[in-house]
Amino acid sequence: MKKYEVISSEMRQRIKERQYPADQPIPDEITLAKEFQCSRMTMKRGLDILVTEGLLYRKRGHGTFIVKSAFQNSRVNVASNESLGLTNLLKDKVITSNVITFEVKFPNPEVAARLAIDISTPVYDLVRLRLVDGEPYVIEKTFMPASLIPGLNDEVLQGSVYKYITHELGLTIAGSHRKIRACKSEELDQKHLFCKDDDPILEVEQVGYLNNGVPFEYSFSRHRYDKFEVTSVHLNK
Amino acid sequence: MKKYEVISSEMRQRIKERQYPADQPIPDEITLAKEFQCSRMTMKRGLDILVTEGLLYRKRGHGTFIVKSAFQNSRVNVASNESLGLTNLLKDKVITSNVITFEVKFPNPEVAARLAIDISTPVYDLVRLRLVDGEPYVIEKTFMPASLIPGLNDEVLQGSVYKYITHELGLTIAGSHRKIRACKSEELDQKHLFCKDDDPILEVEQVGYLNNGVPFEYSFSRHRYDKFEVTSVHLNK
DNA sequence: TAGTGGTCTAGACCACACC
DNA sequence: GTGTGGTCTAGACCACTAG
Repeated sequence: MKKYEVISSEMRQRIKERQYPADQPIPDEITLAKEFQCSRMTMKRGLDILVTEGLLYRKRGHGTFIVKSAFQNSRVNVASNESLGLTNLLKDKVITSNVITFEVKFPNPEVAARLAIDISTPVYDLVRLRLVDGEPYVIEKTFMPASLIPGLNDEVLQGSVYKYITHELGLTIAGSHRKIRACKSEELDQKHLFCKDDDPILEVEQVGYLNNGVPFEYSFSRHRYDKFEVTSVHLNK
Repeated sequence: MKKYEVISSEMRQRIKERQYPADQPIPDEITLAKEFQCSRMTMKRGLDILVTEGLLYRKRGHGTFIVKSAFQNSRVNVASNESLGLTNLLKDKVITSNVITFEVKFPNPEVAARLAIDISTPVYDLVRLRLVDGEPYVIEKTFMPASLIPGLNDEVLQGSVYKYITHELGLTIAGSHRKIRACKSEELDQKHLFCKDDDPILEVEQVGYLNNGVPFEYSFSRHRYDKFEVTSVHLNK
């Protein structure tokens, strides 16, 4: 484990356990660096992580302080909870999938553009209903370049495609661009999510990227409005 | 201007202008450090910014590469576009505000908890209709500790509260926690946003924090479903 | 003036990928 | 082995805050 990760973990633990008074600065970087037997740069890097997580803030010429109410609610580490894929989001629940459609076809120009491929490059066109503890949760419409994700089959689709991509194919997912919007429910939503005509839908449009910058999925996730919300942390600059 | 900012700006410009072949790694960090007459650490820090922006990616043992389709659409710098406040989001539009209600009152327990204050600490309770180029756009319900934002008046409310907080009060906004959801429209929405009974609403619940960790606003922004979507960039780890 | 965090340096060794 | 990025060091100077 990297030294700066050891430092951030240890310091996170100390803050959680109230080992530092909340109304005073924590020890300065040089003192902490001595204690952790590292350079000041490495100490700073460890603390940077906690600043990004919203646990600490710094005042130049003054010191480093614990954020008020850092642990008052359970929203700590929200940033790191923002993982890709439903399976990652709900680790203690049982996720199952009903495959509604699963085809290989040529993409339309819109899909091709999002995936940065030609319209003559075949894509998977996949619609799944995801259930959490047996309850309908979200409809996912997904397009993926077929050549990028070889061997996708029904067995994989019952489980986690992300796990297949990362564990079986050895690819690394870098991140995604998302658009979140509200829209009216359609017939497919009403049928599978058991929602009414006038129930809204929370739709997340997403392009997922591998760590080589190649888009690997273009998807629309349609959620019941009363069962889902997106949580995010925004930091200026 | 800091050296690593100069470096990231210059490199961003070069990538935009296609000065480096898209299918090859850019020069290695040591070479670039020599060219910019800086240490490798500083060079790396400058490039880190472009990696975060999604313009570059690195492969250990291989090199640093330009992300495919980094500039194919206009979604570059989305991360930095994610600014707080409507006025920042739409710089070339005319934003006006109709103040629907503006009171000072004691917060209910929920609001007090979000703002990390006592229920005996007065808050502004503010509802505004924001118009873009004269067209109804969003209803914002906002709670702010009155003592934190002194001098809030009708003139300020016509314009940008964020500008008032940062420019007039000299406070620094660090970031926010957001929840995004779809919900059904209410009477207030229908009246001011001119939406129908069965039109969905995109609601953004937000707690805004100053750079000292103090929450300064708790707000609900209710958007017409056909006029707004939230865009975000997610990076793993 | 003393103490803090912000930046920057000039090196070092390591992990990984390609040859 | 060679070259790349990832980490880490032991210092240095600067900017800001407080007494």
